[in-house]
Amino acid sequence: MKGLKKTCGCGELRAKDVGKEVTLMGWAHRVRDHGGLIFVDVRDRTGIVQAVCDPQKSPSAYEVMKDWRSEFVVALRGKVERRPPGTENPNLPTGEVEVIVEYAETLNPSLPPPFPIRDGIEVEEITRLKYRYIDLRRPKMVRNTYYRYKFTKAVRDFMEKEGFWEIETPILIKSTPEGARDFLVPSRLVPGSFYALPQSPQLLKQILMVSGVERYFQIARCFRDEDLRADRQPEFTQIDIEMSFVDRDDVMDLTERMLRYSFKEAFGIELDVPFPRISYYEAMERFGTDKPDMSFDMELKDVTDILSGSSFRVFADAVRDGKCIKAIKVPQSFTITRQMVDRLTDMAKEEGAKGLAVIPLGEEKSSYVAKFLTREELNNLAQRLSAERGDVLLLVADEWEIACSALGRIRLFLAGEMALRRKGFHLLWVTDFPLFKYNREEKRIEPSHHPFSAPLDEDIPLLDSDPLKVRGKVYDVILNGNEIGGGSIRIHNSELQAKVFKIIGIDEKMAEERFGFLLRAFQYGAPPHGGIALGLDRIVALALGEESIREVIAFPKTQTGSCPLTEAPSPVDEIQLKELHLKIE
RNA sequence: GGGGUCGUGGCGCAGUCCGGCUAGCGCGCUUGCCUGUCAAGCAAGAGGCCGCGGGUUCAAGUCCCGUCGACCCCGCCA
Repeated sequence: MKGLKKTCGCGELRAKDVGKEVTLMGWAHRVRDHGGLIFVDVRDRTGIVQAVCDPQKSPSAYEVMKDWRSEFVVALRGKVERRPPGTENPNLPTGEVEVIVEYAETLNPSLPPPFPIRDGIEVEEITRLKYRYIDLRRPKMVRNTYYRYKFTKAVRDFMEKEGFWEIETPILIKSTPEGARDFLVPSRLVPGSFYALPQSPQLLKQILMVSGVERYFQIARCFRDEDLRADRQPEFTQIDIEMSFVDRDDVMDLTERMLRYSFKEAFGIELDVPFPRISYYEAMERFGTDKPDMSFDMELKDVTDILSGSSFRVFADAVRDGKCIKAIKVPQSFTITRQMVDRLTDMAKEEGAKGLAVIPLGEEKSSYVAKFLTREELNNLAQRLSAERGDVLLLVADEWEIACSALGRIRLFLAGEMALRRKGFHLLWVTDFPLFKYNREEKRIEPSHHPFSAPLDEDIPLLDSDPLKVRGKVYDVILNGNEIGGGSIRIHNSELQAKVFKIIGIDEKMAEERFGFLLRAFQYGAPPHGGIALGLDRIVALALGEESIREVIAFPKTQTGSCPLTEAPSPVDEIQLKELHLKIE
């Protein structure tokens, strides 16, 4: 490319550029050779523009261009001209103009691409990942890559303005057995010892608070060795934030403004702030989940009181055993078939419910359940759910959490079936999570968030009497039913921390082994602090309307954690293992 | 660890239920023709371990067993 300099992006040319002499460099997107006249769509990350070569006017350029094939890397110089009337292409942003080629050069040939570089094609994901460099040339992937960068940049700009410092924390850290499974890295210098890759910079950012940083953030890579999903990769990126001398409202307010700014800046999307805030209890009561999808209604109602004296055994027994009865209404516009009832019942059972009661209002005789209910009970139910003749009520009688989540699951499913979801970005905070949960299998109390989250002040007395009732200064931020972030105010008082450790079965010795460095730090003047971590991949995927975070990660891994492009993971040399003092079974 | 869907030229698919001649279609690819196309057109052509291994059978893309891989989900993800 002797002396040639690219002067503009292919997709940038418009009618106003007519008359300009330009040099384009990019990929031959499509070549249409008419024997005497060649059209080449030249593509780069800005888009596509049509170049035309007339052999009569530029015979030497013609000789070069007639050999061009898909994805050849090309350079050409020429004049931007308005297309002849009737040949404009309204499907192309550059469709009013074309470049009349005067000089052409092949910078590099290319094999035919394994799949077309076009949106809307269906190619096996493994093929896309194996040839990810080809896949990333597709317009949608160019867009996703760009917007992810814009979003990250906006976050950094915002945090800078708010007085936060971006600080890197180590990737090789100490393994702590809580939470997810760690990725381990063997130490060569200390035989038999291992580093872990961070599941999040949690402990280090708290230590930065002790060190007086006051306002920290990081676009942090995190690692969890757990099974993958559409929204879960073994390595993913968090917007990690920690602040000193703040309470919950400060963190939530900061987060709202950060999201509002960055969504506007990167995606042009306006978010309304503040986001609604509801407690965990209210979320479960009304939506049957701790991450409610607020893009549609169909709320759960408690009907325990109405059916407490029911002659239907299941209901009566449930109430007698201190359980509760929840209900949702399915409007008559949606027909529930026998098959549908079976599917819904299976869902309820998967959430631990014994069954699902179906009451078609107006057709009580056909319902096994409704036959047992009095006119008054039916009327009260209809009133509580604002239901009319023709609507169908679905009820679950069980322990509070099971009844709620069973109907919560059904609510989500029906929203899909009935196409209830409204467009837009529906955000909310869920707060006041229980600080602990009971693990039935292991018969022990564990932290529901992490062991450093502080309890609500008014619940501190419950730590001794009824720890499972203690609520934490914990908050999750939810976008259209997806958890996109969560955080808490941390414990900065050693006595309180010791008490919490005790409840979750961590004695002094274990605490010292696992978190000794943090506890020691806390003895040297730890400020009150709290923070939040947001899932960058999920946020960008949701903002761009992608189903999977793999669509917004340049080089993601398959469901078995492998990379078809580089073929990681792979076996290593015997010598490498030996140096690391490892033997493979 | 479990459930579901899938695997056939480079890509996307049909054929598999109900075994039977030369495995078919669209796109792409190669060659030729073609001066206003933009999913260019026309003509000719090349290209297949039907994921892999084993079995049943006169005969397997098709039936059986095993195995590998992809995607979705449950478990798991403080």
